[in-house]
Amino acid sequence: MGRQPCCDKLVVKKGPWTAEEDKKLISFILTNGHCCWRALPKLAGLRRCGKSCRLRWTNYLRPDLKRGLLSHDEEQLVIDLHARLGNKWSKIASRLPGRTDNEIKNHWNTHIKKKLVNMGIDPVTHHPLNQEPNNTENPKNISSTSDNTSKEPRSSTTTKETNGTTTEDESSSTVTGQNSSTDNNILSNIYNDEELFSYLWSEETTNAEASWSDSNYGLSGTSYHNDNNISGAGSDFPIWSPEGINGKEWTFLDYCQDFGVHDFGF
DNA sequence: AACGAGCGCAACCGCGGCGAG
DNA sequence: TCTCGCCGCGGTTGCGCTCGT
Repeated sequence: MGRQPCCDKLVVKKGPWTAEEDKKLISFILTNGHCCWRALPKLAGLRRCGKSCRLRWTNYLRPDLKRGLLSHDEEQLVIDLHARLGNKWSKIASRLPGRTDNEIKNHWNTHIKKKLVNMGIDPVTHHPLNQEPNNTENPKNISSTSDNTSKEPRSSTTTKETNGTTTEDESSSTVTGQNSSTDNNILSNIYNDEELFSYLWSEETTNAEASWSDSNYGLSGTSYHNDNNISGAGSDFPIWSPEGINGKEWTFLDYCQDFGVHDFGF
């Protein structure tokens, strides 16, 4: 007996989401939470597959998402985590608050991969491309700060831009202490191998996860601060839909205003 | 100015894990 | 213990934008 399709493929809409659909989804989730993705589209009045709704929400609509390119430090962390975890994008993403697995995966495939290859590093094994993996060493060795005895280029040094745009020398300190943001405090801590491993495998959720595990999705102030100001919009709110809606830059606040701030708990 | 190639990102697809019954 | 169904993950696709010619 075959498994039932998750949705009626003849009825559900596919393709890019419209602003109207976004509004419905956000409004519903902020009001009711997402108890069951399968049932959500019907309840929210959407002609979408529940899976599609979940994807749209987690990858794009969640207000705690950072928008824009990954910072240099985030990129470093992604490389380091990838060396240890492989293509476990969700696990990697869980260590970068405000970033999604899809976003990290895309960034890896489009930017970091090429960068590593240009540096002569195999993006899969994190070994030099012209050098066979000489033993069954733990991939930890590749990027760990404490393993400086290794003669191999460490992955943490590989993201140094060859085009000269990034000149900081990370040969020994990687990202430690380069700025005072909270993220970097975390980074500097976890670049110690022991701490990193306990950090990686700890059961505790990240701030982001904790923020949005609550079905009510209360909008705490700190959840919306865009510390890195990556968006460049000059707002404390993350970019809401930078390119998605008629090419207009919308902040989350704009969006809230558009269909009722009270809906968002302001 | 027009066109084509390349790139980046949002979205889809299919599978595996896991919990409930 | 087994089956069923939902959720989440990783891989892939396709569209729109940008840049070079």
